[in-house]
Amino acid sequence: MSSDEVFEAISHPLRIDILKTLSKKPLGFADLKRELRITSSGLIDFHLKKMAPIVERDSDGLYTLNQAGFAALYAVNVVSRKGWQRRALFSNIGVYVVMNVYMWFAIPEFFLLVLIPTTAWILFYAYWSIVKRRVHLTGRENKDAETGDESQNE
Amino acid sequence: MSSDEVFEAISHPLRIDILKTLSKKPLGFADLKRELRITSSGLIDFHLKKMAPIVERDSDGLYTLNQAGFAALYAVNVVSRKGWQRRALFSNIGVYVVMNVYMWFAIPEFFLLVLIPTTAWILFYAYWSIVKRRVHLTGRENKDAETGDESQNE
DNA sequence: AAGCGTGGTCAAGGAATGTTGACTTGCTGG
DNA sequence: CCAGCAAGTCAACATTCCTTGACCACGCTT
Repeated sequence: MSSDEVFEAISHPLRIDILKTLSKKPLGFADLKRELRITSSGLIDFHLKKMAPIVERDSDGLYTLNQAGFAALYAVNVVSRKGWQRRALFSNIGVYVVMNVYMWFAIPEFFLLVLIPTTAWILFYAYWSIVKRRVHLTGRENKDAETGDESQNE
Repeated sequence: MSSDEVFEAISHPLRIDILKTLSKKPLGFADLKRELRITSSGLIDFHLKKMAPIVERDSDGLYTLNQAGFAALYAVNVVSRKGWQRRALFSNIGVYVVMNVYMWFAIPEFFLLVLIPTTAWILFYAYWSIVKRRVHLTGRENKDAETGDESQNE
């Protein structure tokens, strides 16, 4: 399974629609047509065959995403906006602050015992996120990203 | 900037090579040809034009990735293997264990004051990772992933 | 001045993609 | 038994993709 096969499988607007639709629940052929408001059977057939690397049939014969399919869905969300990485960093910082404030009021004499390791962790995590994963803190690079698509997979 | 444009820009093996090469450093036309061991100028020209949504020229006229380009690179790594998500979860669990063992030996009488909030956090993080982000703990789904490609962007 | 490297553009042609619409097969209710 | 729906398959055709190879303009060097 090489990367370009997976991206080929989602490099068409209709195929991204199919990906998102199947990520909600497995569907049969006619249900998929109805859901996407498409009349041509051949069209669905063609694109489903193109998506072979990421779509399988389940035990009921319904079309469903395989692991690579969910990775692809995930990739679509990554490209749409890298928001959750930023949220993960912020939630880590939030936990760090709450934890240390909590310790300060609960047992101030041992405050440093918590502050030092948590600070080390948060510095490492911020370095990893910002430098290695190129997470931008402002989110301005996502200004023109797609909207109205709060996927459950993020 | 829609998702399928970005995926179209990386749905060919050579374009993924270009993406990875330009992620290391911006390059000129001839340098890019040399780096990829390609003799045909037209071929590079064709694929660079295909990659227009994710490739720009910098102030020196060199080809370089824009934000969408780095998101695409990131997506390539996501599809190749979702490993870092698992490592992030494991590193959080590691910090949780070390932190609590440390507290147990440092100030056992206040052990619970740390155990309770950190446990709440780790349970939330595990739920979020496993259920919402479909991270698999075993890593077996990556057995046939691409190898020999330790990107700096992971 | 002739040759070479850089940084491309462009046309041609075969291969692959995208779409339509006709056709098939199997099942089910009336 | 036959109409109608589900679940596709397939041929045909226009369009797009991919690759090759020829060509061009500019600057530098010998």
